[in-house]
Amino acid sequence: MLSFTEENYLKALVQLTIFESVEEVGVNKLASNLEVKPATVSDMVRKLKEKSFVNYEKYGKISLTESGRLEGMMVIRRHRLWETFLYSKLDFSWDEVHELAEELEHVHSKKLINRLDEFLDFPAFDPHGDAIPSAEGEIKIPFRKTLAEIDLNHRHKVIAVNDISSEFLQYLDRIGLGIGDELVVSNKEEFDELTTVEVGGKSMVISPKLAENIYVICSKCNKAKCDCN
Amino acid sequence: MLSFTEENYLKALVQLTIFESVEEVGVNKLASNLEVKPATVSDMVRKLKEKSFVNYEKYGKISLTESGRLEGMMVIRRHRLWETFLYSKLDFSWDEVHELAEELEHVHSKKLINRLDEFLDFPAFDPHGDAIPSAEGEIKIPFRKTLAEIDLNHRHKVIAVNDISSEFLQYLDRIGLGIGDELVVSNKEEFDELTTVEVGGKSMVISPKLAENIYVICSKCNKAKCDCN
DNA sequence: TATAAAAGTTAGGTTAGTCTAACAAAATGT
DNA sequence: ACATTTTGTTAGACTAACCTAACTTTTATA
Repeated sequence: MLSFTEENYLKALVQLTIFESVEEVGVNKLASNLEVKPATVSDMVRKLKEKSFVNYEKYGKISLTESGRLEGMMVIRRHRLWETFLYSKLDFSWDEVHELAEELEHVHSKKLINRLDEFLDFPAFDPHGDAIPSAEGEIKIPFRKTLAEIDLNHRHKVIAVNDISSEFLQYLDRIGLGIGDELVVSNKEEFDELTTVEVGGKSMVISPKLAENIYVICSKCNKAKCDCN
Repeated sequence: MLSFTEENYLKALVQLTIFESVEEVGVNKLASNLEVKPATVSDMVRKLKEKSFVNYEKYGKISLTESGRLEGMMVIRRHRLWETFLYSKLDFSWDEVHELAEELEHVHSKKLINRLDEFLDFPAFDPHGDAIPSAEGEIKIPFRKTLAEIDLNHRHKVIAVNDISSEFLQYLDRIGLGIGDELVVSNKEEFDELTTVEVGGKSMVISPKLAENIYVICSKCNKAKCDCN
């Protein structure tokens, strides 16, 4: 059985490779993601290689094996299902669920997590709009665009956010933007890169930093790689 | 914040003292309860004393301080609420919930556990019939009698079991006895101590060992220390 | 292409929680 | 009341996960 720590390493590796569409990642990057020192990662990666969860050669890059990918995906599945539970059954807010799920995700029971999935009626997305991996470790990552990338006057829907820090989520709540909201970009200012969006009949101005952290899909096609324009 | 291990020590201490109505417990007994060696307990108890969770002097007995009692109770509260959740919301059976709750009980969030309590509609008892401590660490331990102790022809209700091993629970299921069942003892055989009980119109013979592990209360008074006979 | 910077490794140390083995204190039983 | 058994302690060692400091390899750049 994997330790708490090993699971966190595999989860981070899934996030840094699969979710970023890259094959491999370096020791330093993984270390800073996990908030430990590179020396610690060096050791741990050797251990994970012994257990066949990663491919690795000294001074090389780290990539996940199939079993490593699966284990990492399972942690993310558990995390996102618990988040959904906390949000939809226990009335926690959008920005509170992440921390709690960090603890709950380490409870190992396939049966528990599958029952939870059923209890929640097989949700496809968590409260942040991220897709929940299936029991087989499959995930449909929608090809997402950020609010910064989309065309003017084209209806889009907010489906996820990139930065899940609670300050960020609280900021979104404060300005009145949330998952599921429909919007159109009515103006993009060349000079200072400010984006004006119309949402729910109101107009708001959004900074480039914020726009880059909000994922949207085309409302018409229901995908990001939209072909309707 | 308490570690996983420290919490388990405090939980065990509550079980071995408060739930047994004794003041204090020895190192060996605690060690065997936790399935570690006495040497390990010796060390750990020193640490818990430093943190003011227990009273202890070298070669003496261990007792809980008020804060130790409270922390231990909170672990038990979490354990029993999670058991109730698994049983009543996720359809786990009586004998499966214990193990899973052993992991879930270590998720620390007062808010989570209070929300869960509310979601479950403030249950008073867990699926094994044990009382759930309040958020303040209070527990009403019903003065329970075992099936071995009650009078003939006096209606009682099964409220809890002492041995929560899954073999025991499965055995109960198999013979068709469960929490909440109403029964009367129709005969107690002096010679071999076999007890005959009538439950749901059927008659069954119960060994002394089994009878000692089943807690009942008087159906009429709704307490064990019943005054109606 | 030589060298500086960045990335990664190794050696040795720390802490929490466990162990075994040897010892010390307390309780028990003639 | 003394010997034996039970109970508890101490010392020394191990593992997992972390650290720092010093070193080595790779990469990038002048």
